[in-house]
Amino acid sequence: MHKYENISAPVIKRLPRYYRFLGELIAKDVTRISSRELSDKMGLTASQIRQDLNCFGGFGQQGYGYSVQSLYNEIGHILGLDHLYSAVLIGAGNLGKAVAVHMSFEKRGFKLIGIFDNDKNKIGTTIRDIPVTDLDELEAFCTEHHTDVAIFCVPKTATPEIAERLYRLGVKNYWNFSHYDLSIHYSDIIVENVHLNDSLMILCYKISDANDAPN
Amino acid sequence: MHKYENISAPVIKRLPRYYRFLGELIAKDVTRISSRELSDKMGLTASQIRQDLNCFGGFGQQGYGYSVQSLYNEIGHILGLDHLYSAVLIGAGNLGKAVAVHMSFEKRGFKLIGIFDNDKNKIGTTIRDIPVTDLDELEAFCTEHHTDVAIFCVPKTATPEIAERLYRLGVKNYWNFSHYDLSIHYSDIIVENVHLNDSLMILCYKISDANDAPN
DNA sequence: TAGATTGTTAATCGATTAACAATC
DNA sequence: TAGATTGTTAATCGATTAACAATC
Repeated sequence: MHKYENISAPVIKRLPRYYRFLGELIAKDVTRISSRELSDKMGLTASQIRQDLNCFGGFGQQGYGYSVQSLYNEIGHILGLDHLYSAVLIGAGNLGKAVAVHMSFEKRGFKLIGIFDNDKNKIGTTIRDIPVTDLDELEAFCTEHHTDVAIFCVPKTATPEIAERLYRLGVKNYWNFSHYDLSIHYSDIIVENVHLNDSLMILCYKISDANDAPN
Repeated sequence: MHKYENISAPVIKRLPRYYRFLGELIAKDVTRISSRELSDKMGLTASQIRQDLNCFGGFGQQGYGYSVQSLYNEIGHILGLDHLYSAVLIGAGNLGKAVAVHMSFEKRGFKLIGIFDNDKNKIGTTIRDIPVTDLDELEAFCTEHHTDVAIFCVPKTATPEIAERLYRLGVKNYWNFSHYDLSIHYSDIIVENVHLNDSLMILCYKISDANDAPN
């Protein structure tokens, strides 16, 4: 019972990038673009762009191309950015704070409604006008306020226990910055991982691969 | 002139995850593991694990499996974690500060040697014992201290100009948190992107796709 | 109408899975 | 030796690219 059936992960991963490039074109007052022109800008093939878009519908017009604004709107809609899912942030350390302050949640379909930590020094302070609340009050909070998503910015040792509590509260969508594989333990959840350590190691690989003498 | 030739991106992306799971097995004093057992733990096929590892060499032993510790060491070596690439961080805002404080650079093959910003209020403060330096001094610093990598934690509007300066200084490896596509403008560079906005939108897509009624 | 460019089918390419001989 | 499990080749599956008829 999915909105779009059989969309492959590579296609989904490219959508935000299309959205970004189209946003930049709008800022430059470009009103129309062909798959060919867009492919040149993005370093893709025109064929791939047309294939990707046609997973969701025919947004172009033969002989003309695509209307930048309406394609932008369509992709925003496909991504679900016209929602406002309520999210709680778990962990108000450096990373959690950066995520809370740095992200434009509202433009990405989310609303940050609570921040939790177990550090007594942090509890009571506010981040972006949202008070940092004692993690002990998580159950009370999520019972009172409908919560769609949890954002994990806690060390991996703390993650399983908190995940279990959230799961029992019915919160089953996670944006996971923790170095812990949530999807291994639950099957009916939605997880999007941001593994900064993995990313840094991939950079290390790329540099080493390009520079080290074969051995 | 690469150390490993023809290794596909999907394989490389799985390496850090193998490394992490093996590290956890070591912590649990597990000394040997078969591709079958590891595949169960990680949610992959045993075949894929063997294929992946055999891109780099035969690390197992027929009838026995793999030594956890030596496979861990091998993957660490493949990733290049035994290097210590010097890195400068550009941008000491919330995100830059979180990256500086949060990451164990030394365990991932890097050493953070400088932090730069153009905000007078930040210049002179220290993060992790590293002073925040005026961005104007970037050229002087990189000339004096060999610099392998730049970490971009600046807004996308600031990115192109700083990238140009770093490129001219010979710094061509980037860990890019900025919402800007560096690889479009230079070809002889190495970029690893962390696009948090893209990640958040993908989460939004997954939730919306699973929950919205088809229309 | 003629030119341009899409939507879509077919061909190719690459990645994953299956199978099994080699061998510890 | 017998059992287990690898390394590797072959088969399948999926994603990307190419081609072109449809059509604006």
